[in-house]
Amino acid sequence: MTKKFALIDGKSIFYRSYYAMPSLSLRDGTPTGGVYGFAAMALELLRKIEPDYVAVAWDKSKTNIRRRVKIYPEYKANRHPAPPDFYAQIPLLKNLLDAFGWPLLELDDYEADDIMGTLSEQANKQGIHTIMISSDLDMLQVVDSDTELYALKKGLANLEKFDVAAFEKKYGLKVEQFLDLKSLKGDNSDNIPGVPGIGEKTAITLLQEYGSLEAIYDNLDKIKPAWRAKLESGKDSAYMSRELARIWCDAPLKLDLAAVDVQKLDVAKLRTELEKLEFTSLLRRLPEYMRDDTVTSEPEFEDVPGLFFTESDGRIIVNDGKVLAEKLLAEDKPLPEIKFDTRIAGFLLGRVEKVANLDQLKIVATNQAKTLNAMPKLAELARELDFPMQNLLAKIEARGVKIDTEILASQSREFAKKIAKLEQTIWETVGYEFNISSAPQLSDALFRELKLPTTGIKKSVRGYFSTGKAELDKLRGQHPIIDRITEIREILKLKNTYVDALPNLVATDGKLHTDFRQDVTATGRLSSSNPNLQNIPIRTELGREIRRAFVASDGKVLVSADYSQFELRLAAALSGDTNLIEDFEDDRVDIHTKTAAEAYGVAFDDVTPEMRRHAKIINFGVLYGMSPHGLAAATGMDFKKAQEFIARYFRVRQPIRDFIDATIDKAKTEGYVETLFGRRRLTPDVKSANFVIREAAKRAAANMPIQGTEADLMKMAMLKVETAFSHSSSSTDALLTRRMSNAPRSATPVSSNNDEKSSLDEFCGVRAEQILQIHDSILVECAPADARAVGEKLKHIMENIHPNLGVRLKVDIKSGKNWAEL
DNA sequence: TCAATCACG
DNA sequence: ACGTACGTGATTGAG
Repeated sequence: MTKKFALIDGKSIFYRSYYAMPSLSLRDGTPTGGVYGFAAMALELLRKIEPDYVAVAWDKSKTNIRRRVKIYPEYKANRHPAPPDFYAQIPLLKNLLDAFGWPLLELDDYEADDIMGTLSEQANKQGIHTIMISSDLDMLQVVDSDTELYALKKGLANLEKFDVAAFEKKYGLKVEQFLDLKSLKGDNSDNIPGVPGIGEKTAITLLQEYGSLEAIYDNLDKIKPAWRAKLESGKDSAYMSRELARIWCDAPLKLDLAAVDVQKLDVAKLRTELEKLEFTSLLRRLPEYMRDDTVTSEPEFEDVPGLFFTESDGRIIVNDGKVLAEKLLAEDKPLPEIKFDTRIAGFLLGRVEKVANLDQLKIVATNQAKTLNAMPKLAELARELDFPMQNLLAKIEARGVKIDTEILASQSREFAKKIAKLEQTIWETVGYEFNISSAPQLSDALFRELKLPTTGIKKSVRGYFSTGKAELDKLRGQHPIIDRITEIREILKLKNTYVDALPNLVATDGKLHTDFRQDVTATGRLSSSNPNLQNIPIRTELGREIRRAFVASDGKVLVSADYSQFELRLAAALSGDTNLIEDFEDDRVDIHTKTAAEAYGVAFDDVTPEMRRHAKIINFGVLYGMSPHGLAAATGMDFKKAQEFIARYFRVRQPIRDFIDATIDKAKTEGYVETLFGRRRLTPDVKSANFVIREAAKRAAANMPIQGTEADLMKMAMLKVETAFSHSSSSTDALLTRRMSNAPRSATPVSSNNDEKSSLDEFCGVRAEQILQIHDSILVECAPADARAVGEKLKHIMENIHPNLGVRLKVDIKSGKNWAEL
């Protein structure tokens, strides 16, 4: 077997990793993004190429280019220095290479390219095959039958052989002509001048015609005058450029095979290094032979949720109070007030704290409390909202939602029939049977077998044409199979994700008990899982049917309370858009029609359905930083129209534009953004060198204060609702129940232990239990006779949850026997 | 384990 | 020069 020698262009790979990775960092703030990308590439290299030898070539700083500078003093003169956090990572990279046992080769006067070329030549002479890994095309100069070039494809951990055939097809040139191409067209990044006035197009045409730089100059008389003149005056520059760009394979180096042997790899050392760098995902991805199961490097217990201690004054400090509350509820014991929750506090502070025992709990709590108090608002938010929510969430989860499994079973049978029928039709149309759920198989069926047009269709990362909904929409009308696929997709999704999955999670009490968590989302919203009850279908008719299976407990009804246009109202309030705030004053006015009238400059009554549709899309889109491209895709307008419409919209909503800009500004200068109540989101990526990451981070930053303030207000509402509708002592409950059964009306006054002002409303001791929260709505259960009173009280509490908000809030109430009726 | 897809606010 | 809306979670196929 021919041995393989992998030669890595260290700085070029590291540079690319640095710009491609989001700004990872250690807990102490040391940046690690570039090192992470390099490590991911290194593991992929070992897995995919299985080299026998590895070395890393590195450009020695300062002195390394003297030889080329002698030829051309301006060589690389226009390089921008890399940012400081790039250099900060280099020592970490060197440690990592040491752990791999891969030597770092650097040399005065020679660049990494030269080192690679030299070693490659020496290796080839010994019958060793060379694989060069670089993101720099310059290495093409030394590619031949014994020497390959690999580059990083999308995703960094994805090494791909540079496709020489593709290069030759694209340029119509042989790789051997690469150097001459560069000497003609130059290279701006290295400040190689080439022939002034000759660009890539011309250079290619000339090389295709004459073959080489020499041949071009031998045949100047045959070349058209415009080019000839430039070539003549740029002749010296062309030949000089070639020497600048040429890789010198004469570096004073001797290949030492023992020093580059991969057998030197010390697995334990590498694991330790990766742990030190906190690259846990990479540790999990280590190749089989590097796994050392006999040695577990991680301690068994790093975090104990529910761990608590009681201070002398009876208050409780806990690590994840929800776990403790669940235990107590199961034992039918009262829940204590939680004074401090280290898990929640850590999350609010943007940290991950490990709490393994009581001593650590005390230390962590003390430190966190100190930090929180230094951000006054955040401490209050923790104390008033997130800590108290832990007990409430435990209660809500314990109550659960009743499910009628009979309904789901019958829906499952119905859906199965429809799926079988559609599947048959699709197979017949395509001409063979295949798995419609497999994206690549479906892509083959559509674009290879049926030959549907692929223009404008996106490709998946794996290289086939995407079959996602957005792409199928573009094909609608082209072929009847598209509608059949859309249909079967919907039914498959509903059946697999809900109809068939939910019954398996129903507990012995006939109810679903979801897991609500406060330490998952970046904005402060709750997350729901096992099952996720925040994404039960509603948008399509068929999907909505699933909600019929969500029923009220025996003898109860469901009442829902939904905030109307919550986020848009908050955007109005946070930005101080008095115009929009006024529009929301009168809740009979349709906000989308109003927006359309203002943006299009027409009378309210002259708004067409089309105009309203556009306004509705932009009203939602603006909260997420929608681009003209996005608006065009969503509305069907062309790009220019979309651009104009956005401009017109922001002329009417200037305060919102200003608010977004100010928020992004804050993200840049402060490093975080926050909600009205001080909940924070850290925003390191708004300074990313990577365009895609940076722009996405800006949109996320602009959205957070709105989505997060919504989350804050919802938590306030839930806590208040709980107090208003619950009566803590069970004797009161029993008393109330007896009175209720005697009196059909719910007006029986009972004492209430909540801290509300004693308005008549609060004395209407109706009972209700919250069972779900879905971001802008609350679902409760109550006695049928109380439904109206419960609804009114919910509406009152929620609409007045924060009277100084600056905008009117509106809550819609509905009730019914099952969730579909609401 | 990851990518693709799609359910919700 | 790049890709195109924010925030989630579940299921499936594929390597």
